[in-house]
Amino acid sequence: MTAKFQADSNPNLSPEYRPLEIEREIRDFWEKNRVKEKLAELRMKNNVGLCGWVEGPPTLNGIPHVGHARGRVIKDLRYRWRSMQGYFMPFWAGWDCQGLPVELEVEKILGVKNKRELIEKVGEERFVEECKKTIMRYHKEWVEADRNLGIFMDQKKAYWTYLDEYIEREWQYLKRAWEQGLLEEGYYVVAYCPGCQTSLSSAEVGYEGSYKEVEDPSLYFKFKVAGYPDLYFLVWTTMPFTLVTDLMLAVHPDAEYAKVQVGDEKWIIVQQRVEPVMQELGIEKYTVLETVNGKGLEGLKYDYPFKDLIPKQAELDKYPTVHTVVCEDFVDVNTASGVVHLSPGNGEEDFQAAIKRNVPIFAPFDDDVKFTGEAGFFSGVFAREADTLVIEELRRRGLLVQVKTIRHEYPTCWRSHHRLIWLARREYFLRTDRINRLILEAADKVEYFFEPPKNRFISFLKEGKPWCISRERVWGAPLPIWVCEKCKSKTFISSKKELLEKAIDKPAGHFELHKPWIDRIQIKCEKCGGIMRREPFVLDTWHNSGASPYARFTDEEFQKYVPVEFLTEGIDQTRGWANSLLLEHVILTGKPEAPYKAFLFQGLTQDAKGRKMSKSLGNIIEVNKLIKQVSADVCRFYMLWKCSPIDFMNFDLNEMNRRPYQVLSTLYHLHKFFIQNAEYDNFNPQRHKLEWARTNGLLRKADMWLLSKLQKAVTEYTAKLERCEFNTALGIIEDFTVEIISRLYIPMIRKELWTDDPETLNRRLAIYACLWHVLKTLVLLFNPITPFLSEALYQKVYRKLDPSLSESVNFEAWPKPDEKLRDPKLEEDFETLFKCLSLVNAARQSAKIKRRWPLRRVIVQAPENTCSALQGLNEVFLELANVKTAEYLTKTSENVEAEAAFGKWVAAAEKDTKVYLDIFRDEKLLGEGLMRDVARRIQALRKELGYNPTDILETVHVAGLDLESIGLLQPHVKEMNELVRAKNVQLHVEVPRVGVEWHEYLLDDKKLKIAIIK
RNA sequence: GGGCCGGUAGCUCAGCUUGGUUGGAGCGUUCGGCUGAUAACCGAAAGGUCGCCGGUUCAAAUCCGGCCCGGCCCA
Repeated sequence: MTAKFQADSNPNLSPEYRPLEIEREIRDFWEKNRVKEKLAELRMKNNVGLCGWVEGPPTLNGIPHVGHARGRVIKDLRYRWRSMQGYFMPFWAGWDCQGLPVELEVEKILGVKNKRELIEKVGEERFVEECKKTIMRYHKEWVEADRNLGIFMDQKKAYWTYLDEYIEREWQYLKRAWEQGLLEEGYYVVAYCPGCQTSLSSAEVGYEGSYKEVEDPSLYFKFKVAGYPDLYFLVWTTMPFTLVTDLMLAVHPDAEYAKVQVGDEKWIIVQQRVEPVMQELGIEKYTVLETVNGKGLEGLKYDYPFKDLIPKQAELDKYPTVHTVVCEDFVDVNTASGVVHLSPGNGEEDFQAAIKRNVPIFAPFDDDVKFTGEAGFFSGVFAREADTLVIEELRRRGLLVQVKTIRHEYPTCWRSHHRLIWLARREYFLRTDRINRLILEAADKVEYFFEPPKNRFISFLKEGKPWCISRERVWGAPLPIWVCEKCKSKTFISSKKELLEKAIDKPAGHFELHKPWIDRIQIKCEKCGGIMRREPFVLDTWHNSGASPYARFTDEEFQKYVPVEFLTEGIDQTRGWANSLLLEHVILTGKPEAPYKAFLFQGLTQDAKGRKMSKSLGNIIEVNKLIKQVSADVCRFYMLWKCSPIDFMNFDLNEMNRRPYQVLSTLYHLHKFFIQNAEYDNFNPQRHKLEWARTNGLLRKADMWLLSKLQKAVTEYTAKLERCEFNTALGIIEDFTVEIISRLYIPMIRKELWTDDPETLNRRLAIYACLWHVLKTLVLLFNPITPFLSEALYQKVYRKLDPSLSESVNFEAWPKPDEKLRDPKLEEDFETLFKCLSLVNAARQSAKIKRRWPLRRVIVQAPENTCSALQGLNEVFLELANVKTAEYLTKTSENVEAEAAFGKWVAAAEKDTKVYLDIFRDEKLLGEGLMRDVARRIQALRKELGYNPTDILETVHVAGLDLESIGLLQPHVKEMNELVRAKNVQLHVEVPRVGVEWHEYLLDDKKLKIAIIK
């Protein structure tokens, strides 16, 4: 027998909770029995409804880490939970395959520095092949991670965003936009790296370490107001070259601006900055003449100084708004002069300000960021090198006020470390700004579960910017627009079939909807007969993944599942996938409708110290490495339990192995305890059902209490899952497992189980029926969280005892609360009982009387309702307090008070409740207490020697006792026999020869020797 | 620079919407006890200027204003 086979086939629970072993076994069990597939088939055929869902595809450019795991665990929770509720959910995988992140990863692997080098050295064709190889490599890692974590996602039905069929369906979104006039060519300001000759995504600009301290000129200059001989605006910049593309000045509409007399001139500066600016410029003599509101300056024309150098600027000057003052809220009145010059060709805010006013964009740059012929005098000069030229020209014209050097943080390219330049380039965009009202209406109807992420998402959407969807890259879905060389007319192609039909030369050999193949297709212009070539762009990868609701399904499935019921992704996806899904869906349908009814944004996951996980810090925890060492169940439980899903989570392995481990371990051992006893008594779950116990009057208060508590837990737990409050939901089943069952219920019934008396067999069977019901329900509640443990317990306890059960715990139905079993009054009474017991314990402690030692009496003095509650639970109270009788008084007993003063009683009190324990012990009580002390040591030895609790021992010898002790023990020997499951127990003063080893224990400072003969 | 989120015991977090006895839980620590399902458990103890300042109020962790620190997003 191989070790593996043993593990596979072990039908019993091992003595210790060994999660890694269980999980290995259950993974095999699921795979051998096709449980995942069967679950999907079952719910597809037989369901109470559909839960639409679409996978937010992970980008295959890296290895899954715990942050990814957190999201996948939440998704899997949702899937298993909804499945148990009877819904069918298309829990199908999906992979984001294209885009800059993948390209960069591949460039790194190929060892090329930038796009130009890539095209020259590698070529597009081979590059695309490398991209495909790379994503397949990472794909393996992700599938492995899902397997390790127990994610029941269907990998066979995965979608891939790079496949032709997917891209074709993605194009349908664009086609709708094209038809509605929402897809346009235009200029757009992007961060551009002159070294790599490509625009950078905003994410890249924000990359760690991309901000560097650099030196720039700090320049004050003036622009003369047209028509006034001596009136100037004072302006500050750190990028003098942008004066070449200057088109407007901006002031804050609500700020007060001062006209300041400086020498013979009057300067306009925001009032609050007059003093500091003058100080900075070293000007001591100046006078504020008057102030004017920012709005009052609007429309003022200024003399753009370089009209002679830049003919195009002279031309632009004729536009009404060009070279005038405009009002903008983004103007910062706390720095410099509070007057900002705007270069729509070189700044995003500037650009937006221009678009708003229909001011043309002036961006005379080539791919090297050198000025083109349109920039006249500056033609051929690299932008940043024009800085000194501009300063010189300002000086010559007497417009330079001051030039200094400033050190400040400035973004650089994270790869080549060139300083980035913002400039307007020809791009394609979706004019989502025109349908912003629909988008906001759609977003407003979505359930977000928590306010902060909702506000964040809505306020982002309110910005309502056009969406630039073109990228000058290679590995992406191509933009299907062809332009005629001759007449410049454009045509939109919406399928592969259409494209191949219209192609002038049919492609020979391999063809796919990617560069470079698609670029080789030329089309004849229908208008003028000229040749049409494709616009060389690929699409933003967010557009690619945002197309998934339509692109990953068939038309029929799309109708059925979209809008989907629920999605969840990281909070970073507000401006990512959540956004692109929404925009594309509104474009496609034309309706104010999101493709999701609910969206849970998760907080990101950080390391134990709260630092972002990053390669440079080396603190990334990879899922596959992690799950080799730690339990997937414990990990899943921990991730959901530690904090709210919207919180940032600091992932701490030590923390994970404390309480979360303990909770699962307790659940495991509860089952160990249950099955050990139940099997011993031949419990038959099909015959001894809860109903049987109930109708035969075999249930007692403790059982009724437990059942009542269970109903409450089921109700509250389900409600919290519904609200995505996973952490508090888990708090409920944690408490139910550890406190309610383990700490409170089990001690109440333990003694009843510890006997083989046939007279009380039915009572024991009733307890098993109760435990079966409660624990099995609990296992179902745990299943979406800890599927491995739940399945293991289901197989090795429930299915073992009742083979008629379903093949897998996943096929079971979600528990529903049974209101008949609720009894709030009983729950309250038990609360009272527990409080009182804790007082008894405290009293015992103060008198140094062990819990095991029985006492004669307890008196509780408390208000009426407390007393009646305890009275009703008298039996349980006596058992747990380990006293023979109890009295409940509503009034102070002077008698007892007096006796207590003499030390006959020991007391403990809290609020209005006081307990008195009679500490006098006669021989009988002393003997019983001692017997239990000794029995305890014998039990310890039994365990040490490896006997099962059910084994019957032949003889137990106890030696080292004095005669007095033996005398005390003698009357209780029979009881001790039962307690330690031995045929006889023999007591000795001296240590006789018995033929087996003696073991020594300390009992209250006395040496006790025990030997066991089996 | 702007927006959002957070700051409560050594650690992780509740409590704040709707102000009201001495501000909680779990973990950790110390002492004592218990334990034949448990890596558990029970009793007790130590441990807090509820980030800081001001305001409203009879009363503020809670409401309001300002500031400091940390994080995220945007510029």
